[in-house]
Amino acid sequence: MISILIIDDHPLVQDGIKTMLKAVPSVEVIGACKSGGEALEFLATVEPDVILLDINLPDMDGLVLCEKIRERYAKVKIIGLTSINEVGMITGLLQRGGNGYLLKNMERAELLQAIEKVMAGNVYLSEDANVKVLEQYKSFDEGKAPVLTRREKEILLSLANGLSGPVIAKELVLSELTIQTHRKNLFRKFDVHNVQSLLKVARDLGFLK
Amino acid sequence: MISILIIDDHPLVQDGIKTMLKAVPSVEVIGACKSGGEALEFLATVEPDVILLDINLPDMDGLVLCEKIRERYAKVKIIGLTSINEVGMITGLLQRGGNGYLLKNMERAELLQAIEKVMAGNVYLSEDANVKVLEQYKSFDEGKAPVLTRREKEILLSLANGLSGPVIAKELVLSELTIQTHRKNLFRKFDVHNVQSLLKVARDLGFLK
DNA sequence: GAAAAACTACCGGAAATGCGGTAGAAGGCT
DNA sequence: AGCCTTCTACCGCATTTCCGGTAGTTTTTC
Repeated sequence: MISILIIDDHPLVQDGIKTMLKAVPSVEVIGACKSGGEALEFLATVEPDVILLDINLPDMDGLVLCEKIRERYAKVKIIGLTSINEVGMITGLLQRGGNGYLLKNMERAELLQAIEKVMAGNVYLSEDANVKVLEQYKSFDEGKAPVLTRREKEILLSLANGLSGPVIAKELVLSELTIQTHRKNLFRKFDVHNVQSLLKVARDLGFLK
Repeated sequence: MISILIIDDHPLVQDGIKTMLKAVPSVEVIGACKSGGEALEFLATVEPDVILLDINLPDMDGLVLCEKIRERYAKVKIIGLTSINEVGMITGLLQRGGNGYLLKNMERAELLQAIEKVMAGNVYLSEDANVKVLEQYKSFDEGKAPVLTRREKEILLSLANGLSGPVIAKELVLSELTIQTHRKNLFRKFDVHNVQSLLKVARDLGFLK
């Protein structure tokens, strides 16, 4: 019996996966969490064989959560879940101990295949994801998605909404110099040299819209 | 008995919705289609009471499909579904005969409420969607889509690709001062005061990607 | 062929961004 | 307690953007 934990804040996705797996006798969904915090709590009591992990969680970066889980539970298999426009996250996930990757438009058969494959110790990448990973490597040097802090995400979003440094400083009640520092750090993490490029790359990697 | 048709290319979402509605005796899912073409075929044989329509379909623009369905079947209620909280989609859907709007991170209760509401002849908008609609109306009142010249479009695109003024000047073999003038004119036309805002507004109005 | 629009280029000055650092305080994790 | 990360804030300096004009030369349009 293979035990599964779902981590996804969409009830729709939770229900969908449960339904897909209900008819399979060798697989059992033992839990479903809506946030990273909830998931870590759950894992403290029961350790599943496979985790289906949504990359976009409300309280925590999915990549960070993956890293944390991998540190603490070496044996568990982690399969990332995401929609097509966030495929830039794939390399990031694999670098942080992910065992596979599924797009949310998957078929039931593909889900089962992925579970089988990671349980056998292999990495599973969905067809579509595979293609995109290659494109990604081609178009971006190293094409890896960095981990952003809470503040950095906040400021990235403000920049995407067209706000300038001084305006953001006023809104967040911070020194303009502080905003400049965060902006600089964002530049470094994304390897860009102006805000436009920052927004373009962040968008391409799935951090925006 | 209220009959439902699901139009969504994600099996996950189809299964999720079916599960959510399975326990409700007054509602029945009579079909699930993965594309616009399939949906139109289905509708030629059976007409449901409510259609749950994903805006992002593989073969057809969800808005166009909504329009088509509304033309042919005046009585059916159409509820839009989308994962991205995209500006423009909501008003676009309502203008094309949509009766409501749900985000895919909805709870079961919200889905039921939406179905009830549209069946009673009302429009249902999810909380989050509601806020966005208001924002939308505000920004539309202030500025409508301007007409751009060839050069302006070219430079807008370069800016969206992250290029700075001097770089664009070199690429187009023009004076940097000329680029500045075009950029200034773009600012005026879109009523913005920096490149980030320019790109955001241009994107929202459909000039980019 | 004339008028209108678009494209090009300039000036001067204020404001913001970008670049390379440093550094203390606060909070989390082990 | 000690380490690490994050958040905050600063300095100096160069570059770029932004704002308000003006203006000559094409190209398009009527």
